[in-house]
Amino acid sequence: MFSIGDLSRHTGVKVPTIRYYEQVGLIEADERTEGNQRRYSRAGLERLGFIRHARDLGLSLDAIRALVALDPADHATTHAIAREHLADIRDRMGRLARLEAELKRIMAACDGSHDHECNILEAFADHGQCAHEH
Amino acid sequence: MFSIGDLSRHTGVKVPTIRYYEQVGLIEADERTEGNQRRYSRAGLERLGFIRHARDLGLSLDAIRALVALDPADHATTHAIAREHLADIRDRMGRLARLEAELKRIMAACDGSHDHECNILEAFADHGQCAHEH
DNA sequence: GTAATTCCTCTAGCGACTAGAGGTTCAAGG
DNA sequence: CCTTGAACCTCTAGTCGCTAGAGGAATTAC
Repeated sequence: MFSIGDLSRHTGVKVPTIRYYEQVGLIEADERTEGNQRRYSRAGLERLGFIRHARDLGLSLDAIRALVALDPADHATTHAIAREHLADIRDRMGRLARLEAELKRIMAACDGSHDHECNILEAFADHGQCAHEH
Repeated sequence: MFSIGDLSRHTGVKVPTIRYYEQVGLIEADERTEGNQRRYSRAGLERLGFIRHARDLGLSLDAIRALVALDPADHATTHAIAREHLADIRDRMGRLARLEAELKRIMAACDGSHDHECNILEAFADHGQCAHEH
């Protein structure tokens, strides 16, 4: 049996976060001691490891909830969740790339001379110069 | 003079969001009508446009606050903020790229057959298989 | 003059935690 | 057995950037 601190050390998830996960119904302590402290089995430890890893991959707690509730033989749904997340990641990468391009353009707009207002500020304000749609 | 709705239509920032920006000290109405409704000048409209654009670029309200409080001649600080944000964007892109690579690896781990547990679930749980550091 | 629309303030909620107060239990050493 | 100190407990509130809704007042168009 592991204490909440043991779980934290093993998985790298902070103690208050573990309690938060319990609160939102992602994990449960297998037992409590006489004095009301949480005790976890190895399965509990592994479940938290799974959650940690999925979080690191950027999955929402909702998506993780769906994943842990899944029938392990349900390949279709598992794939669907993973595919959806992959699409989401690609979407975010695309948007970041556009942001990067525009920020570079904006920064190039300032020649660094000191006798006028900085074009960066102007460029930030000027929607019309902007290449991508808002 | 523009009403809050006019500002919203011109900038694409929703009305409650404009009020929120006022609450956190980013903008102010130039006047109020007899009946307590906000009225904005053209300068107010432009300020909101600036904020909108900066938000679209992913800057935090804190960063925007710093930007609008800036001396327009202060090129150094303006550049510093923009550079910092650019670095942040690149950092996020890098992390997303690693996530993408690992998700693809995980998805490849499942051959799609129906007579065992899905390797995707196992791969999610198995920290050891994971290429990048958590 | 009335009806539709817009506006007002205020409070509470979202996700995923984090921080702190104030108190209790556990494990180890003497 | 007893004390100490670390780890634990619950509870509340704060973070960011909004968004939603209640309940009511002002403005605008016809």
